[in-house]
Amino acid sequence: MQRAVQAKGLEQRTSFPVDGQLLMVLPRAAASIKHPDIRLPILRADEDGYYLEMRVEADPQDSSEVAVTRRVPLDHLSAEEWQELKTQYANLDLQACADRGISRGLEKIHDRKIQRLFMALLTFLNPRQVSIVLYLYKLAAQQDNGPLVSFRSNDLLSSLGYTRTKDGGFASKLRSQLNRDLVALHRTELVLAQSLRKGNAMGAKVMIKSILRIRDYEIDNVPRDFDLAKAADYTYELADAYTVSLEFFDGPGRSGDYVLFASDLDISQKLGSNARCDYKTKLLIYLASRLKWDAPQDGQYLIVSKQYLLKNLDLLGSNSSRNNQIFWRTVEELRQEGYILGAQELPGKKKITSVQFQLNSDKLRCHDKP
DNA sequence: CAATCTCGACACCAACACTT
DNA sequence: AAGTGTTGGTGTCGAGATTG
Repeated sequence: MQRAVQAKGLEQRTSFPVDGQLLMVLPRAAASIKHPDIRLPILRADEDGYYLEMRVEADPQDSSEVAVTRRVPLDHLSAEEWQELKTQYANLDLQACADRGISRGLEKIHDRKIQRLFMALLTFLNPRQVSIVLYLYKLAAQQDNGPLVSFRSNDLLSSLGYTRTKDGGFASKLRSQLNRDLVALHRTELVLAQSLRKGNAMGAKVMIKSILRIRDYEIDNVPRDFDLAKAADYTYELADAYTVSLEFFDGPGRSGDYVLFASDLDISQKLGSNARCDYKTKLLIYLASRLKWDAPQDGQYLIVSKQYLLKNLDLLGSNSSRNNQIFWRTVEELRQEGYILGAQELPGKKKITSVQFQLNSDKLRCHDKP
């Protein structure tokens, strides 16, 4: 009894749970514009309102490649605003987004709010945002207040590894980006099959959830006139503290559908690097996701086809040798951090090779069902 | 704040070696 | 001859820093 209590305490200090259902869908929900399963963003009006959405189609070859739609509800739009948005949408050059970068694809859109709206959808759940989400799950475990998490913006920016300015704060550009990330995680809804947890296609009840909802925010000292939405849409502001609720939330004492991550998780962003190129975070999340999907018997060896590894790491460039190089470099990074004990390529039929990972259960493990 | 600068990482391409 | 993997050069992108 005493020992069990101690063990639980230790477990909470050295690791934290992340909702299993969220992990199962996270790599798909984060698909980039180059992802082969993604559909182009569309504007849609139905009886519930207006939406900007992007769908990731299921890949029938593998059950883990589920369908998910991410969408931004566009509330309180007047008919004129809807028309204006449709006009601007026509200026969105999706081919250029895919071929020459998102900023090139957006350059014909001059309205800042609309530009940020498209940007938020196209870059949704990039590794930086995923890192923020992991940070919040870690805090949730520490604060032990259910899905509610309170944090100070500067602490988060600090954990993300950004350097402070002379006066001890952070550059307005970084602060602005954080508010936009938080609002994107709040606004963007994921539409997925409720049956995901069981991994079958029966009873296709639909679930609609944001990853988090912002419940409250605080401004230090001088009471400024801060508007969350306006800050995300137009300005360069960030509140000094937030309280959010994690909408996908499971952990000890609930149904037990979660994956434990080591608490020493490093979410610092590489200096000068494009956020979408953080392969280490992508691989870690994908391995956690596959751990949920495959539930390997020994809990340690995981075999994943190379094709799906490259796809889920967004290594979709035409230079296959280079993709390969980046992949193995990334495996080595996770090995050095202790997540992976070993990885080796298993030759398969024809060109279909797989990689067998030996994972370190001290750093990453599925919770055994009660 | 916004404009400008810096720099690492990338895509793309061409050239090349090696295999089948 | 066609396919596969490797290498290095070039231009571009985007993140973060700097500056006014």
